[in-house]
Amino acid sequence: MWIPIQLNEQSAEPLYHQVEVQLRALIVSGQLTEGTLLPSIREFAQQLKCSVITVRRVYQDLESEGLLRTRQGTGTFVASVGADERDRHRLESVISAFEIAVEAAMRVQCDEGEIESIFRRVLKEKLERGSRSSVRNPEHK
Amino acid sequence: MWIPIQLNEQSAEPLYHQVEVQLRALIVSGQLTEGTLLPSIREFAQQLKCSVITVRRVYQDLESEGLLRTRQGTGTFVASVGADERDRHRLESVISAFEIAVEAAMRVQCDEGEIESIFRRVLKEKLERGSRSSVRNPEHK
Amino acid sequence: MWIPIQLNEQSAEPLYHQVEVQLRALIVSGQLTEGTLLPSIREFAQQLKCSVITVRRVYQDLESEGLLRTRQGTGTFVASVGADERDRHRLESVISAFEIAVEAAMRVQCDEGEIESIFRRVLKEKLERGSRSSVRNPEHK
Amino acid sequence: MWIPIQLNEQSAEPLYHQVEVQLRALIVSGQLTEGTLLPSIREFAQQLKCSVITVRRVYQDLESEGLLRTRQGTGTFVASVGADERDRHRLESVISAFEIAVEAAMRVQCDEGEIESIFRRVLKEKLERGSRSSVRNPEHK
DNA sequence: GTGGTCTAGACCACC
DNA sequence: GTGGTCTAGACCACG
Repeated sequence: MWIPIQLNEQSAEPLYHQVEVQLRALIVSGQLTEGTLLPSIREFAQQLKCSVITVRRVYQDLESEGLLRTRQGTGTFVASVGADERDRHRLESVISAFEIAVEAAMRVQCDEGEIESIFRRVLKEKLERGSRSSVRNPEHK
Repeated sequence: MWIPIQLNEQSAEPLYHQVEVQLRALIVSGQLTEGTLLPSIREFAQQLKCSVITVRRVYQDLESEGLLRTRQGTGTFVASVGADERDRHRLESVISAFEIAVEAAMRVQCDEGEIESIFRRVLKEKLERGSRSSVRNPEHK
Repeated sequence: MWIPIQLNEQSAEPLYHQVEVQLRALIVSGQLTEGTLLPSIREFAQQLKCSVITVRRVYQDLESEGLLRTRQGTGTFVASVGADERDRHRLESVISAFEIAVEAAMRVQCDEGEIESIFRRVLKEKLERGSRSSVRNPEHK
Repeated sequence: MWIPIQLNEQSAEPLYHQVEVQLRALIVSGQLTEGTLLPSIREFAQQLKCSVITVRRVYQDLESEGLLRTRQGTGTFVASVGADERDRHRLESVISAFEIAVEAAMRVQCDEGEIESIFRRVLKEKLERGSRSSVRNPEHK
């Protein structure tokens, strides 16, 4: 099974974290439905061109969040998450990203109008590029 | 001299990075004007309750960005930055944060309306709380 | 033939182990008497909704413990176990579980009184719920 | 710094899990107080004669439970846990172990009197051996 | 000095 | 075949 995940080798963001973010998004947005059998850690590692350990960690982390369920000898599945909890996850990730953005704007003394105009500009740009996957900026240094 | 910087010990974001982001914001937003003498490394470290190494790194990084200038035996000053470059810095940080936010939204299949509504909600909330400093979400793990 | 066994898919405890523990309990407590013919491997696997391999392992393990006996082409029977050996099995499982419990209590510095009070509370609760099957806590991670 | 942890090489219980259980017990029982700096992962690995990865995992798991806090470049500390939450953790571990024990007893048809007598016997035995550390029984096979 | 990530591979347990 | 544990070691980032 093929999972659409894009890694950015350039980014300082850890591999496992990039995968987690995207896989979590696929689940909470309903693109991967409850009960779906994910690729085995070995398969997935091959697809992502990374170590099995990295995949293992992703599966483990998401399992501890309750988004995945894994049974030894069987495989790893998308867990049954309540619709409400799924929505909570979904909203939270977006809200938190916007909070960071608005705070960044306020730190440099943008007024409401300026923030709105930047938001519109970015939104328009992204929507035009459609679902084209984009390269993330390296975070830290 | 007192520099308004808030560190969040809980966050996984490195200390030096938190300081850099906030200090950069103070400079490019004009809250720290050209020529201003910053606290000595030791003083600043004391204020922030962190290691001098951390402060030294911040000063070095911002100096290499051209935002600070260090005079041996005198101290570290806010550099003279062209208005255009200042604006570039200022815009860039905000735009990049909004790009991340919009991408996060698109990853979980938000449509344009939903993104707008979340943006408005967050913006309103933040504006109401004024410049009250808020706790950042940990970035990575 | 119907064997009352409850599997907990959520638990990290291996399937075969859950089955073994419960089947062993049924035998040494006399609820399955000597000579009883157990379901065929396929039947049992169907009932438990698990793999035949799992059931085969259970039968093998319990046979090597002397609790079951397999006749080629006939099926698997509850073996004749001496009353003393049956009692030994029966006691051992309970004692070992209580040893683990008491050790857990002592590790977190419970004194004798506290241990007793917790024991009473749990015992009372379980007795009230009768023989209602309950969900097991995952052991490891 | 020395942390009293006993590993049982014989047990089928994973190393990391043995360490987790005991370290968790030390924290929630108040034997390691808030703010205590734990040994570095390298030091601890040396003490336990295991890989640094194993220690890392322990620290990470307990951090995600909120019992530890770790800062890169600084070390790993016992987190500030509310007294109530600490007590909850403490009780839960003991209660859960006793539930397993009582269920094991009920599965083999012990009556109330028999359960009590076994409990007393085990408790007395363990108390006599005092705080002498004891070897755990291998769990599964 | 610290912790954080990742590799390549081994061996075991489960289904 | 699957996942689970563990090793030994590398390299980077933080203070």
